[in-house]
Amino acid sequence: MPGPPETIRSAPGLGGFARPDRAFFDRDTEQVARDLLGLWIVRSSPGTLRIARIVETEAYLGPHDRASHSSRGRTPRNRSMFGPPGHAYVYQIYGLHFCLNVVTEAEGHGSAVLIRAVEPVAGFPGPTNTRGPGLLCRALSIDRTLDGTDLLGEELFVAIPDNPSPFHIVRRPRVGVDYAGAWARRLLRFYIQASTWVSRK
DNA sequence: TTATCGATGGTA
DNA sequence: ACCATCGATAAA
Repeated sequence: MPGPPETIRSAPGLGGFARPDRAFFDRDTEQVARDLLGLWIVRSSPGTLRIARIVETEAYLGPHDRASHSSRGRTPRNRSMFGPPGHAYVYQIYGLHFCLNVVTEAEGHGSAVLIRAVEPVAGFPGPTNTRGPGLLCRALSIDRTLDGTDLLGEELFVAIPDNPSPFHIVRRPRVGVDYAGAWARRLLRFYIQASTWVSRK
């Protein structure tokens, strides 16, 4: 079956892109976190199309990972983290900011990749700070209404640019999870070494 | 440069 | 009482 006729397949002036399939997300979470680097996150809403390049991610492995929201069990807030892969888990933090995750592995697993920073590519009205999980959600108009959204859909989706530039990946401990004991020291944060759009180096 | 703190509100 | 943040301010 072909996709719906309104499916977005290219970005004017930027060349084309492909779409990952469901299986891309139904893989080892650490691997997905690495493979998301350099890909695009695309936000399309009536009258606007914003494109940003993913430059920083963190892997949250599942209920056994003490830093992961899923380690506290299923709740109304985190239910989409236990949902099918390739969907969004969006939560609010400190009452002020939203954070975007990409759900990974099989339904029920409770793992996801946090998108921590992106580089504006197209469609932003002016200079926009997208260095940080809360800031990028603000820049892309992402809030809890997008929780559970299929990232293979049209509103918010992942794209694979046709001509990606090469990069080196840096591994670091995750940010803001000191409470997680030994899990806080695991190298589950990934970013593009040369990028100036990383939240902190 | 690092350290600290207030904003702000859902969640458990 | 926390908290996968951010921006401002102060100290050094």
